[in-house]
Amino acid sequence: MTDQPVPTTAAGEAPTARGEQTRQLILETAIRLFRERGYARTTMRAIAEEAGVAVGNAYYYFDSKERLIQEFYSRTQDEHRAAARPVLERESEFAARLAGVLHAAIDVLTPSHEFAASFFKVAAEPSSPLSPFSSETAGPRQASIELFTEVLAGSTSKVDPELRPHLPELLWLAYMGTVLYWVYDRSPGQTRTRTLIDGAVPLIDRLVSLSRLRVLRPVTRQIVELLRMLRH
Amino acid sequence: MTDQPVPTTAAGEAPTARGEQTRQLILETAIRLFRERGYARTTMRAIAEEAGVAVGNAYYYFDSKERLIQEFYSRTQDEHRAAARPVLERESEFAARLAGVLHAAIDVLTPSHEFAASFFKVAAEPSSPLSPFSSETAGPRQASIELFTEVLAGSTSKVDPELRPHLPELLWLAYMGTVLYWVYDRSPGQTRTRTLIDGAVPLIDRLVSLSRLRVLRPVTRQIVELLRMLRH
DNA sequence: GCTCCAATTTGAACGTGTTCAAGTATCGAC
DNA sequence: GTCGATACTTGAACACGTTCAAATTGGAGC
Repeated sequence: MTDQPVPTTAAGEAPTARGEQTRQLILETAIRLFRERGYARTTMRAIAEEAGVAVGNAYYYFDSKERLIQEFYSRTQDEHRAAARPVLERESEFAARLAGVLHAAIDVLTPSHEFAASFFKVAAEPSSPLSPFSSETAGPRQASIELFTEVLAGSTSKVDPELRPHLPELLWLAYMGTVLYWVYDRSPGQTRTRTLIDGAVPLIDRLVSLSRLRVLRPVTRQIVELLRMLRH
Repeated sequence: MTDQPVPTTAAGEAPTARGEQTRQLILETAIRLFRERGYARTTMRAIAEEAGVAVGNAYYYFDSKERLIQEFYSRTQDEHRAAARPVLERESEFAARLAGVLHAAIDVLTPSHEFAASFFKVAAEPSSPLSPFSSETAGPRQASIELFTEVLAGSTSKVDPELRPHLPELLWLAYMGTVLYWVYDRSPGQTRTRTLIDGAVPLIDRLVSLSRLRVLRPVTRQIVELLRMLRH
Protein backbone atom coordinates (compact mmCIF):
# COMPACT_ATOMS: atom_id res chain seq x y z
CA MET A 1 0.00 0.00 0.00
CA THR A 2 2.75 2.42 0.95
CA ASP A 3 5.15 3.75 -1.61
CA GLN A 4 7.91 1.22 -1.60
CA PRO A 5 10.63 0.91 -4.17
CA VAL A 6 8.98 -2.32 -5.20
CA PRO A 7 8.34 -1.95 -8.85
CA THR A 8 7.52 -5.54 -9.71
CA THR A 9 4.23 -7.36 -9.72
CA ALA A 10 1.37 -6.66 -7.42
CA ALA A 11 2.39 -9.41 -5.01
CA GLY A 12 5.91 -8.58 -3.86
CA GLU A 13 9.31 -8.88 -5.43
CA ALA A 14 12.93 -7.97 -5.00
CA PRO A 15 13.25 -5.53 -2.13
CA THR A 16 15.97 -3.33 -3.60
CA ALA A 17 17.10 -5.24 -6.59
CA ARG A 18 20.11 -4.25 -8.56
CA GLY A 19 18.46 -4.85 -11.85
CA GLU A 20 15.69 -2.39 -11.23
CA GLN A 21 16.94 -0.22 -14.03
CA THR A 22 16.89 -3.08 -16.50
CA ARG A 23 13.42 -3.96 -15.41
CA GLN A 24 12.13 -0.50 -16.04
CA LEU A 25 13.90 -0.33 -19.36
CA ILE A 26 12.29 -3.54 -20.54
CA LEU A 27 8.85 -2.48 -19.38
CA GLU A 28 9.18 0.96 -20.93
CA THR A 29 10.29 -0.56 -24.21
CA ALA A 30 7.52 -3.11 -24.18
CA ILE A 31 4.77 -0.57 -23.62
CA ARG A 32 6.16 1.65 -26.33
CA LEU A 33 6.27 -1.18 -28.82
CA PHE A 34 2.81 -2.39 -27.83
CA ARG A 35 1.49 1.07 -28.58
CA GLU A 36 3.42 1.34 -31.81
CA ARG A 37 2.73 -2.08 -33.27
CA GLY A 38 0.02 -3.61 -31.15
CA TYR A 39 0.37 -6.46 -28.75
CA ALA A 40 0.31 -9.43 -31.07
CA ARG A 41 2.81 -7.99 -33.49
CA THR A 42 5.30 -7.12 -30.81
CA THR A 43 7.56 -10.08 -30.22
CA MET A 44 9.51 -10.73 -27.09
CA ARG A 45 12.59 -10.84 -29.25
CA ALA A 46 11.82 -7.37 -30.55
CA ILE A 47 11.33 -6.05 -27.05
CA ALA A 48 14.58 -7.57 -25.89
CA GLU A 49 16.53 -6.36 -28.88
CA GLU A 50 15.08 -2.86 -28.68
CA ALA A 51 15.89 -2.75 -24.99
CA GLY A 52 19.37 -4.09 -25.66
CA VAL A 53 19.09 -7.20 -23.54
CA ALA A 54 18.82 -10.91 -24.17
CA VAL A 55 15.38 -12.36 -24.52
CA GLY A 56 15.96 -14.54 -21.50
CA ASN A 57 16.59 -11.45 -19.46
CA ALA A 58 13.11 -10.15 -20.12
CA TYR A 59 11.84 -13.40 -18.69
CA TYR A 60 13.93 -12.92 -15.63
CA TYR A 61 11.82 -9.90 -14.76
CA PHE A 62 8.48 -10.78 -16.28
CA ASP A 63 7.46 -14.36 -16.34
CA SER A 64 5.39 -13.99 -19.46
CA LYS A 65 4.44 -11.57 -22.16
CA GLU A 66 1.10 -11.19 -20.46
CA ARG A 67 2.78 -10.02 -17.31
CA LEU A 68 4.01 -7.02 -19.20
CA ILE A 69 0.41 -6.15 -19.85
CA GLN A 70 -0.54 -6.71 -16.28
CA GLU A 71 2.12 -4.24 -15.30
CA PHE A 72 0.82 -1.78 -17.79
CA TYR A 73 -2.68 -2.26 -16.46
CA SER A 74 -1.73 -1.57 -12.89
CA ARG A 75 0.15 1.54 -13.99
CA THR A 76 -2.91 2.75 -15.79
CA GLN A 77 -4.95 2.30 -12.68
CA ASP A 78 -2.51 4.44 -10.77
CA GLU A 79 -2.78 7.09 -13.43
CA HIS A 80 -6.52 6.88 -13.21
CA ARG A 81 -6.50 7.52 -9.50
CA ALA A 82 -4.20 10.45 -10.05
CA ALA A 83 -6.40 11.86 -12.79
CA ALA A 84 -9.48 11.43 -10.65
CA ARG A 85 -8.05 13.30 -7.70
CA PRO A 86 -8.60 16.88 -8.95
CA VAL A 87 -12.13 15.98 -9.96
CA LEU A 88 -12.91 14.68 -6.52
CA GLU A 89 -11.43 17.78 -4.97
CA ARG A 90 -13.33 20.11 -7.24
CA GLU A 91 -16.79 18.58 -7.51
CA SER A 92 -19.28 17.98 -4.78
CA GLU A 93 -22.34 16.74 -6.63
CA PHE A 94 -22.61 13.01 -7.00
CA ALA A 95 -23.29 13.06 -10.73
CA ALA A 96 -20.40 15.38 -11.47
CA ARG A 97 -18.05 13.32 -9.35
CA LEU A 98 -19.05 10.07 -10.96
CA ALA A 99 -18.91 11.44 -14.49
CA GLY A 100 -15.55 13.00 -13.77
CA VAL A 101 -14.07 9.77 -12.50
CA LEU A 102 -15.39 7.80 -15.44
CA HIS A 103 -14.19 10.32 -17.97
CA ALA A 104 -10.82 10.34 -16.27
CA ALA A 105 -10.58 6.61 -16.76
CA ILE A 106 -11.22 6.94 -20.46
CA ASP A 107 -8.81 9.86 -20.71
CA VAL A 108 -6.08 7.74 -19.28
CA LEU A 109 -6.88 4.75 -21.44
CA THR A 110 -7.35 6.53 -24.73
CA PRO A 111 -3.72 6.51 -25.94
CA SER A 112 -3.79 2.75 -25.72
CA HIS A 113 -7.16 2.04 -27.22
CA GLU A 114 -6.07 -0.26 -29.97
CA PHE A 115 -3.65 -2.11 -27.83
CA ALA A 116 -6.02 -2.18 -24.87
CA ALA A 117 -8.25 -4.40 -26.91
CA SER A 118 -5.59 -7.06 -26.74
CA PHE A 119 -4.88 -6.54 -23.12
CA PHE A 120 -8.53 -6.89 -22.37
CA LYS A 121 -8.41 -10.30 -23.96
CA VAL A 122 -5.77 -11.29 -21.49
CA ALA A 123 -7.66 -9.85 -18.57
CA ALA A 124 -10.73 -11.80 -19.55
CA GLU A 125 -9.11 -15.13 -18.88
CA PRO A 126 -10.68 -16.12 -15.59
CA SER A 127 -7.76 -18.28 -14.54
CA SER A 128 -5.39 -15.42 -15.24
CA PRO A 129 -4.20 -13.51 -12.21
CA LEU A 130 -4.85 -10.43 -14.28
CA SER A 131 -8.57 -10.95 -14.37
CA PRO A 132 -10.40 -8.08 -12.71
CA PHE A 133 -12.44 -10.56 -10.72
CA SER A 134 -9.72 -12.93 -9.64
CA SER A 135 -8.57 -13.07 -6.06
CA GLU A 136 -5.04 -12.22 -7.13
CA THR A 137 -6.15 -8.76 -8.14
CA ALA A 138 -8.11 -8.23 -4.95
CA GLY A 139 -5.69 -5.50 -3.97
CA PRO A 140 -5.88 -3.36 -7.08
CA ARG A 141 -9.59 -4.04 -7.35
CA GLN A 142 -10.13 -2.88 -3.81
CA ALA A 143 -8.21 0.27 -4.59
CA SER A 144 -10.41 0.78 -7.59
CA ILE A 145 -13.59 0.25 -5.62
CA GLU A 146 -12.34 2.65 -3.00
CA LEU A 147 -12.29 5.33 -5.64
CA PHE A 148 -16.04 4.98 -5.85
CA THR A 149 -16.38 4.96 -2.11
CA GLU A 150 -14.77 8.33 -2.33
CA VAL A 151 -17.06 9.43 -5.12
CA LEU A 152 -19.94 8.70 -2.84
CA ALA A 153 -18.43 9.89 0.42
CA GLY A 154 -17.69 13.38 -0.80
CA SER A 155 -20.96 13.85 -2.57
CA THR A 156 -23.93 15.76 -1.30
CA SER A 157 -26.43 13.22 -2.55
CA LYS A 158 -28.71 11.43 -0.16
CA VAL A 159 -28.77 7.70 -0.54
CA ASP A 160 -30.88 4.97 0.94
CA PRO A 161 -28.83 3.90 3.97
CA GLU A 162 -29.37 0.25 3.22
CA LEU A 163 -28.09 0.62 -0.28
CA ARG A 164 -25.19 2.87 0.53
CA PRO A 165 -22.64 0.27 1.64
CA HIS A 166 -23.18 -1.63 -1.58
CA LEU A 167 -23.14 1.31 -3.89
CA PRO A 168 -19.37 1.64 -4.35
CA GLU A 169 -19.17 -1.90 -5.61
CA LEU A 170 -22.12 -1.33 -7.92
CA LEU A 171 -20.53 1.82 -9.26
CA TRP A 172 -17.32 -0.07 -9.80
CA LEU A 173 -19.33 -2.58 -11.79
CA ALA A 174 -20.74 0.24 -13.88
CA TYR A 175 -17.19 1.44 -14.37
CA MET A 176 -16.16 -2.01 -15.54
CA GLY A 177 -19.08 -1.97 -17.94
CA THR A 178 -17.99 1.38 -19.25
CA VAL A 179 -14.49 0.14 -19.89
CA LEU A 180 -15.88 -2.93 -21.59
CA TYR A 181 -17.98 -0.70 -23.82
CA TRP A 182 -14.96 1.44 -24.54
CA VAL A 183 -12.85 -1.52 -25.52
CA TYR A 184 -15.43 -2.47 -28.12
CA ASP A 185 -16.09 1.11 -29.12
CA ARG A 186 -14.94 1.61 -32.67
CA SER A 187 -16.35 5.10 -33.14
CA PRO A 188 -13.68 7.69 -33.94
CA GLY A 189 -12.12 8.93 -30.74
CA GLN A 190 -14.47 6.59 -28.88
CA THR A 191 -17.03 9.33 -28.71
CA ARG A 192 -19.78 6.82 -28.11
CA THR A 193 -18.26 5.88 -24.81
CA ARG A 194 -18.38 9.55 -23.85
CA THR A 195 -22.02 9.59 -24.85
CA LEU A 196 -22.62 6.52 -22.75
CA ILE A 197 -21.05 8.11 -19.71
CA ASP A 198 -22.90 11.38 -20.12
CA GLY A 199 -26.15 9.51 -20.58
CA ALA A 200 -25.73 6.85 -17.94
CA VAL A 201 -24.50 9.04 -15.13
CA PRO A 202 -27.65 11.19 -14.81
CA LEU A 203 -29.62 7.98 -15.00
CA ILE A 204 -27.67 6.40 -12.19
CA ASP A 205 -27.93 9.60 -10.23
CA ARG A 206 -31.67 9.59 -10.60
CA LEU A 207 -31.99 5.94 -9.69
CA VAL A 208 -29.90 6.43 -6.60
CA SER A 209 -32.07 9.32 -5.52
CA LEU A 210 -35.23 7.39 -6.24
CA SER A 211 -33.99 4.49 -4.16
CA ARG A 212 -35.29 6.32 -1.11
CA LEU A 213 -38.79 6.55 -2.51
CA ARG A 214 -41.46 4.63 -0.67
CA VAL A 215 -42.60 2.63 -3.73
CA LEU A 216 -39.07 1.64 -4.53
CA ARG A 217 -38.04 0.57 -1.07
CA PRO A 218 -38.92 -3.07 -1.71
CA VAL A 219 -36.88 -3.02 -4.89
CA THR A 220 -33.90 -1.61 -3.09
CA ARG A 221 -34.31 -4.27 -0.44
CA GLN A 222 -34.43 -6.91 -3.10
CA ILE A 223 -31.24 -5.67 -4.69
CA VAL A 224 -29.44 -5.53 -1.38
CA GLU A 225 -30.67 -8.99 -0.52
CA LEU A 226 -29.42 -10.37 -3.83
CA LEU A 227 -26.02 -8.82 -3.31
CA ARG A 228 -25.86 -10.27 0.17
CA MET A 229 -26.68 -13.73 -1.11
CA LEU A 230 -24.08 -13.60 -3.84
CA ARG A 231 -21.47 -12.58 -1.32
CA HIS A 232 -22.46 -15.58 0.82
CA MET B 1 -20.86 -13.08 -49.81
CA THR B 2 -22.67 -15.59 -51.94
CA ASP B 3 -22.66 -19.26 -51.13
CA GLN B 4 -19.46 -20.56 -52.51
CA PRO B 5 -18.15 -24.04 -52.03
CA VAL B 6 -16.01 -22.70 -49.25
CA PRO B 7 -16.53 -25.04 -46.33
CA THR B 8 -15.02 -22.94 -43.60
CA THR B 9 -16.64 -20.64 -41.00
CA ALA B 10 -19.80 -20.95 -39.06
CA ALA B 11 -21.84 -18.88 -41.45
CA GLY B 12 -22.26 -21.01 -44.53
CA GLU B 13 -21.19 -24.60 -44.53
CA ALA B 14 -20.13 -26.76 -47.35
CA PRO B 15 -23.19 -27.53 -49.43
CA THR B 16 -22.19 -31.14 -49.84
CA ALA B 17 -18.47 -31.09 -49.77
CA ARG B 18 -16.55 -34.29 -49.94
CA GLY B 19 -14.55 -33.50 -46.89
CA GLU B 20 -17.53 -32.77 -44.72
CA GLN B 21 -16.93 -35.96 -42.82
CA THR B 22 -13.33 -35.06 -42.11
CA ARG B 23 -14.43 -31.65 -40.99
CA GLN B 24 -16.85 -33.08 -38.49
CA LEU B 25 -14.32 -35.59 -37.28
CA ILE B 26 -11.78 -32.91 -36.58
CA LEU B 27 -14.28 -30.71 -34.82
CA GLU B 28 -15.62 -33.58 -32.73
CA THR B 29 -12.13 -34.58 -31.72
CA ALA B 30 -11.16 -31.04 -30.89
CA ILE B 31 -14.13 -30.44 -28.64
CA ARG B 32 -13.57 -33.73 -26.89
CA LEU B 33 -9.93 -32.92 -26.23
CA PHE B 34 -10.75 -29.40 -25.15
CA ARG B 35 -13.12 -30.83 -22.58
CA GLU B 36 -10.65 -33.47 -21.48
CA ARG B 37 -7.51 -31.41 -21.25
CA GLY B 38 -8.57 -27.80 -21.53
CA TYR B 39 -7.98 -25.47 -24.42
CA ALA B 40 -4.42 -24.43 -23.81
CA ARG B 41 -3.16 -27.93 -23.22
CA THR B 42 -4.74 -29.31 -26.34
CA THR B 43 -2.31 -28.92 -29.21
CA MET B 44 -3.29 -28.83 -32.82
CA ARG B 45 -0.91 -31.71 -33.33
CA ALA B 46 -2.78 -33.72 -30.74
CA ILE B 47 -6.10 -32.96 -32.35
CA ALA B 48 -4.80 -33.95 -35.75
CA GLU B 49 -3.19 -37.11 -34.49
CA GLU B 50 -6.21 -38.13 -32.49
CA ALA B 51 -8.42 -37.51 -35.49
CA GLY B 52 -6.01 -39.42 -37.70
CA VAL B 53 -5.24 -36.60 -40.09
CA ALA B 54 -2.29 -34.36 -40.80
CA VAL B 55 -2.05 -31.14 -38.90
CA GLY B 56 -2.27 -29.19 -42.12
CA ASN B 57 -5.57 -30.82 -42.83
CA ALA B 58 -7.11 -29.34 -39.72
CA TYR B 59 -6.08 -25.97 -41.02
CA TYR B 60 -7.76 -26.68 -44.31
CA TYR B 61 -11.09 -26.72 -42.50
CA PHE B 62 -10.48 -24.33 -39.65
CA ASP B 63 -8.19 -21.46 -40.22
CA SER B 64 -7.08 -21.29 -36.63
CA LYS B 65 -7.37 -23.02 -33.33
CA GLU B 66 -9.71 -20.28 -32.23
CA ARG B 67 -12.04 -21.08 -35.05
CA LEU B 68 -12.62 -24.44 -33.49
CA ILE B 69 -13.88 -22.64 -30.44
CA GLN B 70 -16.04 -20.37 -32.48
CA GLU B 71 -17.63 -23.44 -33.99
CA PHE B 72 -18.17 -24.89 -30.58
CA TYR B 73 -19.72 -21.66 -29.43
CA SER B 74 -22.21 -21.51 -32.24
CA ARG B 75 -23.14 -25.13 -31.60
CA THR B 76 -23.76 -24.34 -27.99
CA GLN B 77 -26.04 -21.52 -28.97
CA ASP B 78 -28.06 -23.90 -31.09
CA GLU B 79 -28.32 -26.26 -28.17
CA HIS B 80 -29.42 -23.41 -26.00
CA ARG B 81 -32.23 -22.52 -28.33
CA ALA B 82 -33.29 -26.14 -28.41
CA ALA B 83 -33.18 -26.38 -24.63
CA ALA B 84 -35.17 -23.18 -24.29
CA ARG B 85 -37.96 -24.32 -26.57
CA PRO B 86 -39.85 -26.52 -24.09
CA VAL B 87 -39.62 -23.82 -21.46
CA LEU B 88 -41.14 -21.28 -23.81
CA GLU B 89 -43.88 -23.67 -24.71
CA ARG B 90 -44.65 -24.54 -21.14
CA GLU B 91 -44.42 -21.24 -19.28
CA SER B 92 -46.48 -18.14 -19.77
CA GLU B 93 -45.31 -15.85 -17.00
CA PHE B 94 -42.50 -13.51 -17.88
CA ALA B 95 -40.37 -14.37 -14.87
CA ALA B 96 -40.68 -18.11 -15.38
CA ARG B 97 -39.88 -17.78 -19.06
CA LEU B 98 -36.83 -15.65 -18.44
CA ALA B 99 -35.54 -17.83 -15.63
CA GLY B 100 -36.09 -20.92 -17.72
CA VAL B 101 -34.18 -19.56 -20.66
CA LEU B 102 -31.27 -18.43 -18.49
CA HIS B 103 -31.10 -21.71 -16.63
CA ALA B 104 -31.21 -23.53 -19.95
CA ALA B 105 -28.16 -21.59 -21.07
CA ILE B 106 -26.23 -22.63 -18.01
CA ASP B 107 -27.43 -26.22 -18.34
CA VAL B 108 -26.03 -26.37 -21.82
CA LEU B 109 -22.77 -24.72 -20.88
CA THR B 110 -22.08 -26.63 -17.68
CA PRO B 111 -20.20 -29.60 -19.17
CA SER B 112 -17.69 -27.17 -20.60
CA HIS B 113 -17.24 -24.87 -17.67
CA GLU B 114 -13.53 -25.20 -17.29
CA PHE B 115 -12.85 -25.01 -20.95
CA ALA B 116 -15.40 -22.26 -21.47
CA ALA B 117 -13.16 -20.02 -19.45
CA SER B 118 -10.59 -20.23 -22.20
CA PHE B 119 -13.08 -19.80 -24.94
CA PHE B 120 -14.36 -16.72 -23.24
CA LYS B 121 -10.92 -15.30 -23.42
CA VAL B 122 -10.97 -15.71 -27.14
CA ALA B 123 -14.42 -14.23 -27.45
CA ALA B 124 -13.31 -11.19 -25.51
CA GLU B 125 -10.88 -10.08 -28.17
CA PRO B 126 -12.76 -7.23 -29.78
CA SER B 127 -11.04 -7.60 -33.10
CA SER B 128 -11.90 -11.27 -33.13
CA PRO B 129 -14.84 -12.21 -35.31
CA LEU B 130 -15.91 -14.37 -32.41
CA SER B 131 -16.60 -11.44 -30.16
CA PRO B 132 -20.25 -11.34 -29.13
CA PHE B 133 -20.37 -7.67 -30.06
CA SER B 134 -18.55 -7.78 -33.36
CA SER B 135 -20.41 -7.27 -36.60
CA GLU B 136 -19.27 -10.66 -37.81
CA THR B 137 -21.41 -12.33 -35.21
CA ALA B 138 -24.41 -10.15 -35.96
CA GLY B 139 -26.25 -13.20 -37.23
CA PRO B 140 -25.82 -15.46 -34.21
CA ARG B 141 -26.28 -12.51 -31.90
CA GLN B 142 -29.53 -11.60 -33.57
CA ALA B 143 -30.71 -15.16 -33.18
CA SER B 144 -29.81 -14.97 -29.53
CA ILE B 145 -31.63 -11.70 -29.05
CA GLU B 146 -34.65 -13.13 -30.79
CA LEU B 147 -34.86 -15.72 -28.08
CA PHE B 148 -35.57 -12.91 -25.67
CA THR B 149 -38.04 -11.34 -28.02
CA GLU B 150 -39.82 -14.63 -27.72
CA VAL B 151 -39.52 -14.64 -23.95
CA LEU B 152 -41.30 -11.34 -23.95
CA ALA B 153 -43.77 -12.01 -26.73
CA GLY B 154 -45.27 -15.08 -25.16
CA SER B 155 -45.44 -13.66 -21.68
CA THR B 156 -48.48 -12.26 -20.00
CA SER B 157 -46.62 -9.35 -18.45
CA LYS B 158 -47.55 -5.82 -19.24
CA VAL B 159 -44.68 -3.62 -20.25
CA ASP B 160 -44.30 0.06 -20.88
CA PRO B 161 -44.88 0.31 -24.64
CA GLU B 162 -41.95 2.65 -25.08
CA LEU B 163 -39.60 0.28 -23.35
CA ARG B 164 -40.89 -2.87 -24.96
CA PRO B 165 -38.98 -2.73 -28.25
CA HIS B 166 -35.72 -2.30 -26.37
CA LEU B 167 -36.33 -4.92 -23.78
CA PRO B 168 -35.15 -7.97 -25.74
CA GLU B 169 -31.77 -6.41 -26.23
CA LEU B 170 -31.58 -5.46 -22.58
CA LEU B 171 -32.50 -8.98 -21.57
CA TRP B 172 -29.85 -10.30 -23.90
CA LEU B 173 -27.40 -8.05 -22.14
CA ALA B 174 -28.49 -9.48 -18.82
CA TYR B 175 -27.98 -12.92 -20.31
CA MET B 176 -24.46 -11.96 -21.36
CA GLY B 177 -23.84 -10.73 -17.86
CA THR B 178 -25.06 -14.01 -16.48
CA VAL B 179 -22.74 -15.97 -18.70
CA LEU B 180 -19.89 -13.71 -17.71
CA TYR B 181 -20.67 -14.35 -14.08
CA TRP B 182 -20.84 -18.06 -14.75
CA VAL B 183 -17.47 -18.07 -16.46
CA TYR B 184 -15.91 -16.57 -13.38
CA ASP B 185 -18.02 -18.63 -11.00
CA ARG B 186 -15.75 -21.01 -9.13
CA SER B 187 -18.37 -22.28 -6.68
CA PRO B 188 -18.92 -26.05 -6.93
CA GLY B 189 -21.39 -26.80 -9.68
CA GLN B 190 -21.60 -23.07 -10.29
CA THR B 191 -24.42 -22.85 -7.81
CA ARG B 192 -23.81 -19.16 -7.35
CA THR B 193 -24.79 -18.50 -10.90
CA ARG B 194 -28.05 -20.31 -10.21
CA THR B 195 -28.52 -18.11 -7.20
CA LEU B 196 -27.85 -15.08 -9.32
CA ILE B 197 -30.47 -16.09 -11.86
CA ASP B 198 -33.06 -16.90 -9.24
CA GLY B 199 -32.43 -13.62 -7.52
CA ALA B 200 -32.08 -11.38 -10.53
CA VAL B 201 -35.08 -12.60 -12.48
CA PRO B 202 -37.73 -11.55 -9.95
CA LEU B 203 -35.92 -8.26 -9.69
CA ILE B 204 -36.00 -7.71 -13.41
CA ASP B 205 -39.61 -8.79 -13.46
CA ARG B 206 -40.46 -6.25 -10.83
CA LEU B 207 -38.55 -3.47 -12.53
CA VAL B 208 -40.25 -4.18 -15.82
CA SER B 209 -43.65 -4.02 -14.15
CA LEU B 210 -42.75 -0.84 -12.32
CA SER B 211 -41.64 0.78 -15.56
CA ARG B 212 -45.28 1.70 -16.18
CA LEU B 213 -45.59 3.52 -12.90
CA ARG B 214 -46.15 7.23 -13.12
CA VAL B 215 -43.13 8.19 -10.99
CA LEU B 216 -40.89 5.99 -13.07
CA ARG B 217 -42.02 7.13 -16.45
CA PRO B 218 -39.29 9.74 -16.73
CA VAL B 219 -36.68 7.16 -15.84
CA THR B 220 -37.97 4.81 -18.48
CA ARG B 221 -37.88 7.65 -20.97
CA GLN B 222 -34.34 8.41 -20.00
CA ILE B 223 -33.27 4.82 -20.48
CA VAL B 224 -34.93 4.63 -23.86
CA GLU B 225 -33.39 7.91 -24.88
CA LEU B 226 -29.93 6.70 -23.88
CA LEU B 227 -30.33 3.51 -25.87
CA ARG B 228 -31.47 5.48 -28.87
CA MET B 229 -28.46 7.74 -28.67
CA LEU B 230 -26.03 4.88 -28.40
CA ARG B 231 -27.57 3.28 -31.42
CA HIS B 232 -26.99 6.56 -33.30
C1' DG C 1 -10.97 -46.91 -68.77
C1' DC C 2 -8.74 -42.38 -69.34
C1' DT C 3 -7.95 -37.49 -68.63
C1' DC C 4 -8.10 -33.60 -66.13
C1' DC C 5 -9.40 -30.44 -62.58
C1' DA C 6 -10.63 -29.15 -58.24
C1' DA C 7 -10.98 -30.78 -53.63
C1' DT C 8 -8.41 -32.67 -50.25
C1' DT C 9 -4.31 -34.21 -47.72
C1' DT C 10 0.39 -34.17 -46.39
C1' DG C 11 4.42 -32.97 -43.45
C1' DA C 12 8.39 -30.21 -43.39
C1' DA C 13 9.51 -25.57 -42.19
C1' DC C 14 8.85 -21.00 -40.00
C1' DG C 15 7.94 -17.62 -36.27
C1' DT C 16 7.04 -16.88 -31.67
C1' DG C 17 6.54 -17.57 -26.52
C1' DT C 18 9.06 -19.83 -23.08
C1' DT C 19 12.72 -22.58 -20.60
C1' DC C 20 17.14 -23.60 -18.93
C1' DA C 21 21.90 -24.74 -18.15
C1' DA C 22 25.69 -22.11 -18.18
C1' DG C 23 27.92 -18.13 -17.63
C1' DT C 24 29.19 -13.13 -15.58
C1' DA C 25 28.85 -9.29 -12.36
C1' DT C 26 28.41 -7.40 -7.77
C1' DC C 27 28.87 -7.12 -3.02
C1' DG C 28 29.60 -8.33 1.78
C1' DA C 29 32.76 -10.93 4.84
C1' DC C 30 37.21 -11.78 5.97
C1' DG D 1 42.46 -8.52 -2.40
C1' DT D 2 40.11 -12.95 -2.29
C1' DC D 3 36.21 -15.88 -1.69
C1' DG D 4 31.67 -17.18 -1.88
C1' DA D 5 27.02 -16.35 -2.56
C1' DT D 6 23.56 -14.19 -4.76
C1' DA D 7 21.76 -11.39 -8.47
C1' DC D 8 21.74 -10.96 -12.99
C1' DT D 9 22.49 -12.14 -18.02
C1' DT D 10 22.96 -14.97 -21.97
C1' DG D 11 21.50 -17.48 -26.19
C1' DA D 12 20.58 -21.93 -27.76
C1' DA D 13 16.85 -25.20 -27.57
C1' DC D 14 12.00 -26.57 -27.25
C1' DA D 15 6.94 -26.63 -28.02
C1' DC D 16 3.28 -25.14 -30.40
C1' DG D 17 0.36 -22.37 -33.83
C1' DT D 18 0.52 -21.67 -38.54
C1' DT D 19 1.91 -21.74 -43.60
C1' DC D 20 2.75 -23.70 -47.93
C1' DA D 21 4.39 -26.15 -51.92
C1' DA D 22 3.77 -30.50 -53.35
C1' DA D 23 1.32 -34.98 -53.52
C1' DT D 24 -2.94 -37.54 -53.66
C1' DT D 25 -7.71 -38.46 -54.44
C1' DG D 26 -12.37 -38.55 -56.46
C1' DG D 27 -15.38 -37.75 -59.83
C1' DA D 28 -17.23 -35.41 -64.22
C1' DG D 29 -16.80 -35.68 -69.09
C1' DC D 30 -15.48 -38.37 -72.73
